Parts: sequence; structure tokens; C-alpha cells
Amino acid sequence: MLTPAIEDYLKAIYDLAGEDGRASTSGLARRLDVAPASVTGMLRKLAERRPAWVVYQKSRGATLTPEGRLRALEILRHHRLIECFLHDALGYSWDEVHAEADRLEHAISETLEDRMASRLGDPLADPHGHPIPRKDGTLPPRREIPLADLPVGSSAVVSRVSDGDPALLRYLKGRGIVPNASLAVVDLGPLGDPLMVRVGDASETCALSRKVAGEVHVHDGPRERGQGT
Amino acid sequence: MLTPAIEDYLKAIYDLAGEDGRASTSGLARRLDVAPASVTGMLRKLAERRPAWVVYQKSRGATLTPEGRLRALEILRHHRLIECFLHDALGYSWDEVHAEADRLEHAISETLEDRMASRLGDPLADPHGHPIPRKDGTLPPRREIPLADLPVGSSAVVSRVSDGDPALLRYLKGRGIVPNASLAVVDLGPLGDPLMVRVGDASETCALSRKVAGEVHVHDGPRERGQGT
DNA sequence: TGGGACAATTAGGCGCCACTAAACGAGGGT
DNA sequence: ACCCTCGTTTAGTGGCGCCTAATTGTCCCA
Repeated sequence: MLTPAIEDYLKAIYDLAGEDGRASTSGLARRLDVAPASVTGMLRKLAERRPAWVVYQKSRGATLTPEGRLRALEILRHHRLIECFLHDALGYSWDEVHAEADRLEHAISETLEDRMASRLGDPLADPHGHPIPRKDGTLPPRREIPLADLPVGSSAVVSRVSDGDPALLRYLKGRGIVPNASLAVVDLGPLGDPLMVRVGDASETCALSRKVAGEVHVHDGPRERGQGT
Repeated sequence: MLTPAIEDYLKAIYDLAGEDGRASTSGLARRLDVAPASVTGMLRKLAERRPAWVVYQKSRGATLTPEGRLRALEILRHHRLIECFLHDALGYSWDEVHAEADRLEHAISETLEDRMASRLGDPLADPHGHPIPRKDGTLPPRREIPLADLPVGSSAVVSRVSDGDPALLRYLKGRGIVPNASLAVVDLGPLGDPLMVRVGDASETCALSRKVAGEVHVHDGPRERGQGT
């Protein structure tokens, strides 16, 4: 079986993993809000069980095995389908869905997962634009970059925004920065911060700090199918 | 806070409690599928915490305090609203809802509870006819008796059926024994078992063992508002 | 009143998942 | 090359919720 704690670790490793696929002890501790020592213990356990879910080298972080990755994607699918469902079927706003989904993702059955998915028409992305893993554990590939990396003068389409902070989400929605919105970086402040961004065909521009712009990802459009709202 | 285990105990005490409001150690152990010794330990804990949720006298079982009762009813409200929601909004059959609700009841927020309730039009009973506690912890009073206690020759209306066993639920639905169905006991077998029951205005009767008839509750109609389907 | 039968409790332990405190190690700067 | 720092690991603990085995209570019946 899979305890909620284990599911949380796998999910965290999955999305903290960078280029090399490795997640650090301290990164996980921060993300999961536990002491680093606790992370060490859990990583040892996940590496020792058969089949192993992570490969763990002392002091060098952990990487998911194929089995662990599959598990992580299952949880992620749960999480994002629940977000969609709360948003589309129960009128949750996009800044409320994350917290609720974090608890429910550990409690739903495969049956409920399937029924929600078909009720929603097998959505491809959650309300923040994050892609929903398919049942077989695959993810539609995407070419996207942080808005912060978009050169001045170029335009793009929002593909996703990070969903961790409700206040940030409300802020972004207030400025029309939602998946599928098109935007352009029209100017930079001193030292490259903030970015002056025009959203859609508004006449106004808004100022986004580099920090905020790092939480928004864009692709070069014209449009992707199946983004959230 | 309230762990899932504690919630399960409170719920179990609530609905094992008979006339005197007491639930026995062994009864709880059977219901919760744990060893009697585990029950003893948990009851001590629930009695010692402030505010206490149960009154516990060694070897004489436990009763809920008003606070404990309120907690139990909150969980019960969760459980039954979830059953309604799965049934009405996601097409679950009435024998599937119980197991799923047993896991979800511990994970939903007050917000989700409220939204499901208003989406469903504040239902008064779950799909098996069990009344849904109101937010203030009150329950609509009911006068109902086990079908097994209905005298031969009299008729009544089904108010609820027990929801623990999916096979029993499928069996009952197959015979039209659902909340609000009217039925009559037309005869008894030898030793009073089985009961010969006519459902609705069918020409056939069906035979229900006393054991099964104890799992079906009836009232004298003509009709109660807000029963499940 | 004294067993017997069965319910309930105590005693001791285990796995999970966190914690703190203290030791360890890896890498950068001097 | 050495040291210092910061990240990481080890060691030891604690709460929770369960277990088994052994003991104690309770109650009914002869």
C-alpha cells in the first residue's frame, strides 16, 4: 500500500527534480515542511522497499525509479482531476482548488477517478494549466518557458501558472493572466525588474516582478488545445 | 485535531449505541475490525482528552458526551452527503457509495461539505434513506421500526435500509425495496421465518428472512419528505 | 455460593512518521 | 592543503494506532 506520507514524498520528488532528475534532502524538507532528518529516513525507506521507488545516494539526493515515477504521476493525475472537478462542477475558484485537492488526492478510488474524468470529458489540463497525466502515466510533451525568460518585445501565450499560492492566483486572475491568454513583454524596469507586460489587447500594461514572472509559463502559441480556464 | 481513526470510533459508538446510549468494547471491535484491546486503549484516550468525547467506565462500555455526539454527527453528515453526491452527481449505484464515502468523509473540508449540500438542494436523506444530520447537529426525528417487527397483514413504507453490505443492497433493489416503497407483510413461514412480503402493488410476493428484514426499517407512511432514491 | 464462559483490561511490543541534538562530509575560499 | 560552512546523516525519542498474550471482571447458572 501507499500511505499519504509516501504519496506526498513521491509527488514532491517528482516536481522538485530538475534537469538531472534529482531532488535534494533540504529541498524536500522545505517543500514538505518537515525536518531534513525526516526526509533522510523516508528516502532510505523508499529506496529499500521492493520494488524501489527511488534511487538514493547518501548526500546526493534522490531520483525516482520508473515505478516511483508512475506512482507520482498517478497521484498527480488524481490531484489535477480533482482540481478540475471542484472548479468545473462545484464552482470552486482557481485559488481554492489546490488545498482541497491536496487532501482528497489520497482518498479517492480508481473508480472515482475514472468517473470524474469521464464526467469532465477527459480534460488535458487543470484550471492552472498544468497537464493531467494520462492513465498510462504519460504526459503530453510541452515546450514552454518561464515568462521571466521571454525577451522584451516578443509575445506568447500563457500555458500554466503555479498553483501553490492563492494570493498569487487571485492577483494573476485580476490581471487576466490565465492559461491561453496571450501577452507581450513590452518593456523592462531598471536591472531588468519588473517586466512590463501587456495582456491580451489591453491598452494598459501591468508590472510583474521577475519573481512573479518566474511562476508563469508561456509557449509560443498560437494556441494549445485543452488548457484549463 | 481529529484523526481518521478517532472519527471512525466516534461514528461507530454513535450508531452502535442502543437504548442506554452505550456501546460495548467487543461491539466496537467487531464493527471497526480491530482487536478489543485496541478499543480499550482508544476509549481511554477519548475519555481523557479535554473536552472529553466519551464517558468511559471500565468494563461497561462507552457513551458519547454532547461534544462527542456533535463530532459523530458531523462525520455522519459528511458521509451521507458524499453518498448523495456520488449517487446523484456521478452516477454511482447505491451499493457502491458507502465504501467510497467511508474514505472521503475524513478528507473533505467544511467548504466542500457546504457546496455539495447546496448543489444537491440540501437533501434530507442519503440514497439508502438514512437521515442527514443538519449543520447544527440535529436530526429530524423519525418513528420507524424494523420490517421484521411489522405484524402480519399490516403495510408500511420503507424508510431506510442498512448500507453496509453491497450484495444485500443489490438484492433489495432487485425486489423494489427502496426508500418510499410501500410494502405489506402478507404471511409468515414456519417459526416466523421468512416473511412473505408484497412490494408496491405487485402480484408476486417475495420471501425475506428475518435477518434481512431486520436490516430494513419502515414507517407507517403515507409518505415522508426527502427520502433518498 | 462457586464455577465457567466470555467480555474486557493490562502488559509489552511494533511500524509509521515525525522530532531534536549531535556528528559527519563535501566544496569553496584563503 | 586546510578550514569553515552548510547540507546531510546518525542516534535517540515520542505519539499514534494497532497487535498478541496473559490477566482480571462480570454475570449466569447449577
